[in-house]
Amino acid sequence: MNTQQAAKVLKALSHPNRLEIYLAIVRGERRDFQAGCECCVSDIMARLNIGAPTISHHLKELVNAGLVETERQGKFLTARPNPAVLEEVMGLLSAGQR
Amino acid sequence: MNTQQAAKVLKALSHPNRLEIYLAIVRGERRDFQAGCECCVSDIMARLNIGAPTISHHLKELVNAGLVETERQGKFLTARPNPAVLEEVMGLLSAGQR
DNA sequence: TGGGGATTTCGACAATCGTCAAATCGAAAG
DNA sequence: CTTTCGATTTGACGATTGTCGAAATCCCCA
Repeated sequence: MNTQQAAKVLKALSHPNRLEIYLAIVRGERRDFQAGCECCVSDIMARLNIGAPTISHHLKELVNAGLVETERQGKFLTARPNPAVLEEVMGLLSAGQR
Repeated sequence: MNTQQAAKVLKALSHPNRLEIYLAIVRGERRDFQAGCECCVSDIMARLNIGAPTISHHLKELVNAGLVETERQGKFLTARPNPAVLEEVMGLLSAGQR
């Protein structure tokens, strides 16, 4: 994990709405996969006050940074976090290691 | 630490050059405060390839986010990290807690 | 008190970003 | 097949950002 990659991950989390989306995904995961958890775009759209295209756009950035993975289930799109990427960034940040 | 504040901290670290500046400060701190450590603007300017005004601007954002504290020592400006802020953000991120 | 180096402020500019509306796609339901 | 519903793409627009050069400011030192 070099600085460029870390900056990319941090940038993906640097906008309030995008951070909220990420946290919604993390919390959705915590609830152990029940149907109706906040994993799909329409649920997130109901919580935040932004349109579906914007959420789709943000979600793509989170995926592109490696922070979350998505999976299509019929009409819906579910997302789950990928903790490994975040851990690497946090390691770089706290220790200043290369 | 709410989401807005966390996003502000993450935004401060979301640009490659600014992240590099922050890491230089963290690593400088590690070297136990020797004169000549990479704590002041001109040292950082030598390592990265950007002008002094830009570094000054970036540094102000890091201070504004609470990530570093600065202190004027004669002509120079020294900076040291404030680990508490980063820890709060990391807690919010990894646990998804509010 | 004046010179000079370090930092900051001020404008300016191109580039990027966040958001939306409209159109489109894809899958399920009728 | 047609409708419906969720998600995506496209294009556009205002707002923000990163960077620079020039000028100003700060502060040591002779």
